[in-house]
Amino acid sequence: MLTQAPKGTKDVLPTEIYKWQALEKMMRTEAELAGFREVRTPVFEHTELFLRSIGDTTDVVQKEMYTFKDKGDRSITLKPEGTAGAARAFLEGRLVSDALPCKMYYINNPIFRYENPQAGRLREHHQFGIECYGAKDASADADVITVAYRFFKKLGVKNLTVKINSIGCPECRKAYLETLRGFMHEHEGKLCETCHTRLERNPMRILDCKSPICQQEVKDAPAMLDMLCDECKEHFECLKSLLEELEIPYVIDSRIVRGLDYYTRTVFELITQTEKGELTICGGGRYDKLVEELGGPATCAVGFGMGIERVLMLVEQEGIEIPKPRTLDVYVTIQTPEAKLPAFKLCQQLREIGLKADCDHNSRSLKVQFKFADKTGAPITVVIGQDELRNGLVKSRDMVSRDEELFYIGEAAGKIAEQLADIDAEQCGTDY
RNA sequence: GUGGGUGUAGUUCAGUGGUUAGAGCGCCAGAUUGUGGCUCUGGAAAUCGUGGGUUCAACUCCCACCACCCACCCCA
Repeated sequence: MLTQAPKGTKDVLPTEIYKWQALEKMMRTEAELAGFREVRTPVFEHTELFLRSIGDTTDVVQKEMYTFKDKGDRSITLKPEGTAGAARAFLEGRLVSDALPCKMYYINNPIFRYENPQAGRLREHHQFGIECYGAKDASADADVITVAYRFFKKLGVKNLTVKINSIGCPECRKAYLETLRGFMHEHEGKLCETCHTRLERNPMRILDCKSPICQQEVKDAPAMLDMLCDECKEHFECLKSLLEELEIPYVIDSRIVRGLDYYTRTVFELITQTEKGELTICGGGRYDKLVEELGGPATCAVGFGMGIERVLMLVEQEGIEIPKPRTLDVYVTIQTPEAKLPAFKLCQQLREIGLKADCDHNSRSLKVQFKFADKTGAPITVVIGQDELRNGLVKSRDMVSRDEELFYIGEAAGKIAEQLADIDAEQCGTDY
C-alpha cells in the first residue's frame, strides 16, 4: 500500500521524463506559433462550475467526478476536464474586456475522472488544450484544428484523420431534438435499456450507442446536419471549405456528438488507426454558450483537449523515436581523497559554463566510477589522480575514441568544453 | 458500475499438493592494485499480491479483498 500509487495513477520517472518534456516543447511551440499563451488554473474548482458547464446529465458529472467537501464545508471537485477552469479564469481575470479573441493554452494539466483504468485511460491524466474566446468565424474553428493537426504531423503520426460534425445551435437543435425524439419513440420497443433513459434526457446519445441492435434501429434516424439553421449550415460549410483549402483530410461523422453539454456547432475529433482499431487522440469543438452559462457576457469560444498519456501511447505504438538527451556531459572521477575538492570545484566550473557535470560522491574504486560514468552516458570522463595532482593537471578521456588529453587544472573547464564540442561535431559529421 | 484474464527476486518469466522456491537480464563484488562497454567467477536480493479457509502438508486447491491487463460504458 505504502509503496503503491493509487489505482489509475502513474509516476513518470526520471528515466522517462524526456519524452514528456519533448512533447510539451512541441505542443508549446505549435500553440505559441498560432498566438496562444499559457494559462494555469487550479487543480480543483467549486463543484457548481462543472455542474453548470459540463451539464448535470452527463456521465462525467453523474458518475466520474472526484467531489468532496473541504473543511470549510465547500463542495470541491478535482478538474474532470480543462475547459471549465479556463473559462472561469477568463471571466474572473476580466480578459473578456480585453481585445478579443483571447487565445490561451494549458499544458500538463492534471485531469481526474473516477472510472475503471485501461490502457490510455487513467484516473489522473494530463491534458494539453487550447481555447480561443471571442472569435466567431469558422476560420477560428479551422485555426484550432490546424494547431492539433500540425502537432501530430510534426510528431510523425501517420493515418491521421479529422472527423467533424456540427450539432447546431440551441435554436436549431431544439427542433432537431423534437424530430429525433419522435423517431426514437417509434423504435422505442427495440432500444436497449440505457437508451430508454437517454430518450427524454439526451436522445442524441442514442446515436452513438454501441449496442448493435440500437445501431440497426438508428440507421435511418434524422441527422442534425440536415436540420441545421441557415447560420449554422453556413458556418459548417465554411469550415469544410477551409479544411479543403488547407489540405487537411477530414470526414464528416454525424455520430460524433461528444459527451459534454457545452458544445455548439462544430465538434471534431482527431483519429488515428492502430492495430486495435481507431484511437481518438484529440477532441474538441465550439462552445458558444459556455461563457454566458457561467454568468459572463455572450462570448463565443472554440478549443480542443488532448491527453498526453494517450499521445505517448501512440508514440510507442508507432515506434516514433524521441531523442534521449544525455544525463551528463562530463563525469569527474576521483582516485585519491585529496582529489575530491579539485574534482568538486571542476564540476562547479563546468556547470558555470553550461556543461552538465557531476563527480563521485561515494569514494569507490576508479573502476566502479568509470562504470558509473559509462552508464550516465557522459561522453567525457575526467580523471584526477595522484599523478595529475602532482603536476596540477587533469586527464580528460573521450569515452568513445578512448583518447585522453591532459589539461592544466586552471584552464580545464574551458578545454573540456572545447573537447566536447569537437566530439559532438564529429558525431554530427558521421550521421550525415 | 458490469464481465473475462493475470498476480512468484528490481525486472521478464519457470515452478500445479510433499525437503533449504529457480533461471535470464539488472544490481553488488572479484578476476584486472589508475580506466568503462566484452568475457568468466562469486554474492545480495522473494513474508510466492493481502487476508482467511480446506489438508498431515498449500506458491500450487477454495473464498474474499487489493492491484494490473482486456472488453463494455464513456472518453482524452
